[in-house]
Amino acid sequence: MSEPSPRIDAPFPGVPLVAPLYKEAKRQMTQALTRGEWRPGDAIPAERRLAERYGISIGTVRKAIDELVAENMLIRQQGRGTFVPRHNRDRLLFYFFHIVAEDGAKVYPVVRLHAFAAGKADKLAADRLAIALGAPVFKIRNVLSLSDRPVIVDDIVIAGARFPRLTQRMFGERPSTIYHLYQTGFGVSVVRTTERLRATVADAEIAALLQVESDTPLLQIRRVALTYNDVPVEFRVSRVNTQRYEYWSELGGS
Amino acid sequence: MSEPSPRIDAPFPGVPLVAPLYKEAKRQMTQALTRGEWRPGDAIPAERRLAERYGISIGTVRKAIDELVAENMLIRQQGRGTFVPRHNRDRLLFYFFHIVAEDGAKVYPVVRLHAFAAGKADKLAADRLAIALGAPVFKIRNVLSLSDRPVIVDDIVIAGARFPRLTQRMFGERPSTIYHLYQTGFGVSVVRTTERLRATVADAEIAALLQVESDTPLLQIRRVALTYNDVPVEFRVSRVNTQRYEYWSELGGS
DNA sequence: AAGTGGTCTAGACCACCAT
DNA sequence: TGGTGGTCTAGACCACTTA
Repeated sequence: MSEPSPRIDAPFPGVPLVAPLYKEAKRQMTQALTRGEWRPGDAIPAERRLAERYGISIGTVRKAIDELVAENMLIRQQGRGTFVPRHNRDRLLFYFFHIVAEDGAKVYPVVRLHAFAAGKADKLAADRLAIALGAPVFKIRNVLSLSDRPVIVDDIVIAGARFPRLTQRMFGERPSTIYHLYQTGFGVSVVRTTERLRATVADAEIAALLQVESDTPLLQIRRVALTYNDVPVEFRVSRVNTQRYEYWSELGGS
Repeated sequence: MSEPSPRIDAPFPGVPLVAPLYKEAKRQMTQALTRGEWRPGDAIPAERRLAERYGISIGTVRKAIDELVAENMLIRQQGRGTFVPRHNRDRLLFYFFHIVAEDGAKVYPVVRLHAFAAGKADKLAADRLAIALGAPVFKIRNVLSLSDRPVIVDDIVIAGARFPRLTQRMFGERPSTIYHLYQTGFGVSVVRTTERLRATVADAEIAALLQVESDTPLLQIRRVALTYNDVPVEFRVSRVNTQRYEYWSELGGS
């Protein structure tokens, strides 16, 4: 590599653990993404060029890219190139939207901005976003409709420091998804989420928004969205009316 | 390969689409697993030997194994070999048990068999198990406790044809998990699951088992467990008291 | 036709594990 | 010490896309 091979802390002295070249290449490529050298929608340099740049063989470059592709940080397209993914509706639906109809069909949600406010981080949000308690945040409430029926209420919290000068107006101009807005407006690319689910009941406010009776059981989803290097950028509480729709999960395997 | 390279149906005549050698190797290795040539706990032949057997280079064998490992059908151990996974408690907890405490900690569930009966497949189970309506099935109800409190009620349906001569006694002898019983008793290895979640409320019967009041909101999980080649082998409805525990999901990324 | 990623080879050498 | 998987090379050739 162009830089000297880094040594991982050896569990015992005298054990010269050297990071594999492909791991180091992967680290450098992740950095190129993080610092914006390669931007969403761009093709990254061809594999042969990366092999030259890093002074390694093409097979080793491919192994690094393989892992980045598996982690959804790059997209390969044969004959065209390798690209930095851009957040659009299809990507959202495929990777980040887990609600499906009873027959398994995925439907594009129609999003309506219901509330937007600046505020301070409470304990839970500060914890999940790894920011200080009371730090400035934006709070957004969206109501999502599926097939013209309100089904989901999203309460989103994001750090003010990461989204400077965010205004309510930007949501109206938004062409597709909020993750697209994060990416194009603030250079924040969501690459992964973790979610925790539990059953709750609708309070009066949520019930009204979802047009159900109070005490209707709802699925509550608490999501943390992460960007490169597992840095949290969004905390979201969703409440889903699972009368006609369900949460889909495919785990413990491929 | 030892067999002629298979041709995938060409979308248009004159387009000679040949399956890559590593895909064909992967198919043959999956077959070796399916028909029991390689059995749980066994090491499969060394990569160099597989390369000879299939008449391909070692790098191509490795690519096939890479994919099987990514799909949890094999486990690599450097210096020792590549193994067919055996279902034990740790594997269950890591891959197939998605309930965690509020602090994220995983706890081994203590399983108590509550009911066992032979019966006929209803519409839903027949559909999910891809068997005929009314086909013979076994129905099992388990109550799972976490830290000495009942938290989950599992209603399991499996096809009688696939688990011949299953008896209630076998559950008492069971050393670890029901997937271990499937594997050691009937040669059925669960490799993957798909789950659909929704919010429900406890009926009187479930409420009693979970020691909660009726109408307590519960998380309902409908799981289909699959073996090799995505063949369904178990349909399970879980009802989870999410007062102290949550469902954990990590999707849309690595 | 030129450029891209995808497949495949035939090695070499290393790290790790069991004996 | 011998066998295993893990890394890495320097190519060749193929499939696909774009111009």
